[in-house]
Amino acid sequence: MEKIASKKFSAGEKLPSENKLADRYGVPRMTVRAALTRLEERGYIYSKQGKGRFLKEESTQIQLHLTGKISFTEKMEQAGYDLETRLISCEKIRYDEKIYKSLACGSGDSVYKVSRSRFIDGQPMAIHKSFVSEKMFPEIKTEGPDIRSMFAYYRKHGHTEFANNKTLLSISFPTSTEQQLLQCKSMVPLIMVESDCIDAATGDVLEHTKILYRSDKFKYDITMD
Amino acid sequence: MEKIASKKFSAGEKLPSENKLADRYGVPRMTVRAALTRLEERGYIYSKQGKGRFLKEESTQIQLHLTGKISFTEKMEQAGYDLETRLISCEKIRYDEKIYKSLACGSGDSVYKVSRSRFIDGQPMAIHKSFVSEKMFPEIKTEGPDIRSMFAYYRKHGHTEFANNKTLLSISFPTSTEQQLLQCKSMVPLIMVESDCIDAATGDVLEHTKILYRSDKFKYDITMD
DNA sequence: ACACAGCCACTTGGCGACAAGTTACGATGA
DNA sequence: TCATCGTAACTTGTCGCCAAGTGGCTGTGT
Repeated sequence: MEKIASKKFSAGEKLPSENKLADRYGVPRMTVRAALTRLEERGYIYSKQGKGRFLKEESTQIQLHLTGKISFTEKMEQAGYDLETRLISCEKIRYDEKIYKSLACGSGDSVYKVSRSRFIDGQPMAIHKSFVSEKMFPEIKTEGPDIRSMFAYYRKHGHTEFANNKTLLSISFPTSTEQQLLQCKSMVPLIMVESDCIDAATGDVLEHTKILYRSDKFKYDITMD
Repeated sequence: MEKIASKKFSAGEKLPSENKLADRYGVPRMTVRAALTRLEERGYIYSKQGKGRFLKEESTQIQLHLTGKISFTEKMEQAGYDLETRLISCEKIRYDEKIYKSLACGSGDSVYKVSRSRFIDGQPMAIHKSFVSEKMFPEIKTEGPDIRSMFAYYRKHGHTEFANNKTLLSISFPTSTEQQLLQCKSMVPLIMVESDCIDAATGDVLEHTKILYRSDKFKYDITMD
């Protein structure tokens, strides 16, 4: 059943119809439909009623070095990609134990989420969420919507050297809003990288970040040296 | 539609029936079925005809530090997990450009794949594939099936200090055989970590490894320091 | 000979009815 | 009173028909 997937229809377009595949492999059409639906949800094909199913052109994966020494912006520009960042929102979040603990905040403090999406060559590739406490940056509520680069914002407030502490990587699937933002289907896994950015000089936690990468667009270099 | 997922039925058992959910949310049964099927393929629920759908008990994620300094075996035993390794196969592979290049082999050389599965507390968690050239280890064909630990095997052949070069991380979905080996459903993403293990003293490439982790069972610590 | 319109064969999308499996409850008989 | 069998009311699984959309082919009129 799933063998249909890898059967080198590597051409850019056109698939046999559901009935053809059903006859060819001797399985009911529903089975073929289910398999094709899975392929569509993973983003490999798309379908048009009345016309047929077509393979999407394969997108090349961008190799990304997962180190916190330089910002995402600098990484991509060093690699020669056309990067664009758009602000999605800047709003106060509800209490979240893990985030508040990372930022050394109590339940009485306010924490703001600055969300932005990263576009490479016009395609959305990642969502970057920065959690910042009002305690550390009192003007975040008003300044947040104008932030272009978090690192630049921190430098403006007197922080010069940055470091990352514990960095965790896990896999999730996109919510419906994340599907819209990343223009991907529901079964495209996302790689979530969670980390705290600290001021290397004082040790203060500046932000807690959650970055969601489209797993089909990136390959991660996690070389340890 | 997908909101059904997170709707805190966090109890260990029992979901409303398809018809109930369809009436409740005012959508056709097929839509509910599609959503539930996705949940089943992701491994969150299971269904029994005539009985109903049930939530699986949530499995805790194991935190794994992705450094190549110590072996997977040592990592897990240090963390206090009951680890068991079973050999799956040891066989010669067809020519693969990337693997052969990593091992500094030409198309005339033979390369063997040593596959083993890792069990933690009796549950399969990862598949470990080691690619070894006959050029480097002439006895691999006969000794391969008896290997318990690759590192121990390399030490036996005079290699004492190990290092990793470029380590790449990417996401894939399990093939049908991988689904069987890992006892997981088709939509559970796998994390593939690819790396070369080299002799730190001589610089020789000992093996090229591909490790497939169940992404729902692990959380990865990729802290850089 | 050419243009246009309608029909038909093909595609995917969707819905409804029925099949299969399980459980609970009640009727019936000893 | 208790056991057993049958039926009915659920559950999920499956199949097939029909609707909707597209494109090509053919017939007909100018």
